[in-house]
Formats: sequence, C-alpha cells, structure tokens
Amino acid sequence: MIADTHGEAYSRSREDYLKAIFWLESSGGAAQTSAIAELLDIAPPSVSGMVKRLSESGLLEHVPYRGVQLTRTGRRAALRMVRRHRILETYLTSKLGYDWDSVHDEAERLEHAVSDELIERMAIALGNPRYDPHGAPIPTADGKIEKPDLMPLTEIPLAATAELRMVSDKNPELLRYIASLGLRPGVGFEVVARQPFRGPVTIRFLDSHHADQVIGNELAESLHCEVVEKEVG
Amino acid sequence: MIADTHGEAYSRSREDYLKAIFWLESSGGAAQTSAIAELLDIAPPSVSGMVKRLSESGLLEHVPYRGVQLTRTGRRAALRMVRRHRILETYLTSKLGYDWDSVHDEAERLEHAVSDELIERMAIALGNPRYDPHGAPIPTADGKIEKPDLMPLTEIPLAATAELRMVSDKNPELLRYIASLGLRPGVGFEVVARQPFRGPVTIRFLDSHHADQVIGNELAESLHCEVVEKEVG
DNA sequence: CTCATAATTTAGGTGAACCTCATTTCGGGA
DNA sequence: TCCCGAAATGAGGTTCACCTAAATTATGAG
Repeated sequence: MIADTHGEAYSRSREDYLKAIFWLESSGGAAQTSAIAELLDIAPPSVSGMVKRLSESGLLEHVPYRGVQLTRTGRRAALRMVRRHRILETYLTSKLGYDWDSVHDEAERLEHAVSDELIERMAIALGNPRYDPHGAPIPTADGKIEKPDLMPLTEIPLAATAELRMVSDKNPELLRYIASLGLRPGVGFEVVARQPFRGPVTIRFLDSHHADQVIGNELAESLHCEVVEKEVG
Repeated sequence: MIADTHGEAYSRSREDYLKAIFWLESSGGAAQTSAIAELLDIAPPSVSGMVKRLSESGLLEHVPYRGVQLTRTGRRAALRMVRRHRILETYLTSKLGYDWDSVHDEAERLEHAVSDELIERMAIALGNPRYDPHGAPIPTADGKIEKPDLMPLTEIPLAATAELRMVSDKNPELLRYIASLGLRPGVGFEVVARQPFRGPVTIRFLDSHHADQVIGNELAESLHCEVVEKEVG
C-alpha cells in the first residue's frame, strides 16, 4: 500500500516508469524494454517485471517481445508527472533562486511528494506559465500538452534567423555551458557559418552584446530552435 | 539502497520513526514500543524490528523490554526532520496561501523529499523564522531547538494575563475551531473564570474585538500558554 | 511471593521492487 | 531457409518494511 494518498498517486517507481515511457514515446515511437532500462538505470529483467505489473493495472499495453505503449490512463498519469516536474522547476528557479542547471534533481524528488493542490498553488503563484526554465512546454492540469515544432540547430539553414526555444534539463554541465555562451530560451540569432562533415555551427546574436559563438555539432543537436521571420522595420 | 542522496537521508520510514521517538522523548521520557506503534499506526512487532535496525545503525539506544532513547546522531537526524517540517509549514502558509489547519499533511510528505538546500532557501525567503504557524519553535540548521516554558490553559491561574503560544498541528478540525474563536499564537487574554471538576475556562481577549470565550477542559489542555506581565501604562 | 495481564519480542510470512544468471524469442545476413 | 546475436523474458534470490500468531518478559495486585 502506498504511504499517503495525495490525489491519485502511484508508487514512486511506477511514476518514474510512466514518465520514462512517455518520454520514449514522444521521441521515437514504441518504448522498448532495453530503452526503459537504460533510461532508468535498471536491469532489463526488472523492467520486464514492472511492465507486466503496469499493464495489469491498465496503465499500458504490452506486446511481449515487441514493446509498450501508454493507455489513455497511463498517458494521463505520465502527463501529470511531467506537469509536476516542470511547474516545480519553474517555481524553484523563479521563486527560490535556483539556477536552471540545478533544478532537475530537486524536481525529480519532489514531483513524487507534492499534492495536486500544491502544484496548482505554485502554478497560480507563477501566473500559469506555459514553459519551464528550459523552454519545455508545461502540460495543463487537465492533461493537454503543446507540441512545439522545433528543429535542432544543426538543421537551421545558413543565414536563417532563429530562436533557441528548448534545451534538455538533464545535464547540468551542458546547461551551465549554454548559459555561459549567452544562450537561453528566447534568445534570437542568425546562423552565419557551418562547417561540413558534422562540423561546428557559428551563430551571431541578434542583440549583439556577445561576440559570435562557434558551437560544436553534438551541442548544436541538443539546442531545439524555431526559425523566425526577420524583423521587419 | 535509498533512492537519492539529498544530504544525509535515511529511508522515509526511518525518518518517521526518528521523529516519533523524538516527539515521545520530549513529552514524557523514554519512548516505549507501544507508544511508537500507536503514534505511527504500525503494529508493535514491526516497531520492535525497526527499533533493532535503528539501534544497529547507531541512531538509538535500545534496552530490550524497557524502551528506546535517541543517540546524539539520532537526535540530530530527528531535529533535522523537525526543522524541515516546520520550515515547510511556515513556507506553505506564508508564501502559498495554505491555511494553518491544512499544512500538516503536505509538510509530512515533503519533509522526506526536499534537500537541505531547498529548506535553507525557504528559511532565507522567510527571514529565518523562529516559530512555525502553530507557534512551535523551529530548530536551527545546526540542530538547536528552543524549549519554551509553557503551560496548558488549564493551569493558568484565575485572573492572570497570558498569551497563547503554541498549539498542536495534528488536528485540522481543532485548529479550525481555535481560529474561529479568534485564538492564534500571540493572542493575549485574561482568565476570567474557571469551573471546578475539570470544567471549562472562560477567557477575555486583551484587544477585545471578540466576546469572552468559554473553552472546554480538553481543548484548554492543548492550548500551550505563557503567563505575561500586565501591560504597564 | 506468586501469578495474571499487559507489553514486548520472536518466528514466520507477504508484497514491492530490485538483482543475477539462464533461457527463449526475434530479426537479419549468409 | 537457417542460424546467430541481440533483446526480452523467466527463474530464483535479496532487502525493506510491514503483517499475524505465538512465545516471552515485566509488573503490580493480592
């Protein structure tokens, strides 16, 4: 039996699985056992076992040896966790002075402990934000999530003007580095050069307080951007 | 292995035991197995088992069939939990609009999940408060706690002037009732009547926006007060 | 001082969630 | 088509924290 019922709560583990499976589904179709295992750092046989229990609870469809898919209920529960995580990250950065590179772990623990009421109070205190500090969209309380149409910096055409919109929250060093370049969600730039053979990309900030920046391919792939029209007038 | 190390964390259960034992020690000497069981709503044999594990970990001294006492380490860990709980309650009420009767449960879950850093950030945002919303003293980060010298309303002498200082946070209905009477920590009053045979006490508020209140014996016992000198001038 | 009763502990068992090692299944190249 | 390696599952074991039922210990009344 779960310790406290704060709304409709599953165990901490189950919540983590649901979130992981949601994440895998959103970025590449069906979730394989091995991918879940990798993401959660759990041995594959343990994942098999939990997957069975979760599908017996009606949270996901499991086709043995094939993969796994969230049911409507599972998806709702997963989105609830995503909302919690992102509201928490936003609250911690804007109300308690956390840096955007250090909120992830704190949110990761708190998301299992807070009540729905607390999350909604935080959301109200923040003015119902639509994006978290890393630019990721925050699902609404009734489980709707915006699906932004972004592309990695590596695919922005030369000479195009674009805006950084979203960065993964999982790697603190990467986030610190990005911030040190002057890059944050919402910052606009132009692609002024690109080296061939998966080489680095050079960008020029629109409001040029900073010099041009050369960005390696691997980093560029994790910067999710939107091409924007050039400012007219 | 515990899921995440946020500072020096024990399991949720262990933290609950430590807090319960600390509470029992502060209000009546050594903690008996049955008292712990009662407080945590756990069967006595389960408590025996956990007590053994906790004393093997050096968190408490256990004299079989006698009782249990926190070691220095155990006491430190317990005070850390008390600090967490009380900072959380204070933060939730003053920054997120919770009522004082509804914070207890939320704090009870969060106290196991927050990091030391988050607690200290909350404490700073609150201006390092010394008391929680129920008037209970908040231990400092280095584990010191004020021991206020209070007496229940039942023991305040007739005609004396006193101030409500502390109320238990555990019973929401009781808290709502107290608030409805106009009573909160810090409110001053005079004892104007007392019925014999554990009968009710009548109090008159010093700043009399409210009429006199008649308070039953049981309630009066849970109102921890301090006798104050009459205002001079 | 003895003994009943209450408190405590021991014994044995459960479920959740993990592990390792062994086996089964799938899918693609010879 | 056959077969090999990777992926998935099965089998069996661990730890934590709980349970009930049965023994044990302490205590206070006579």
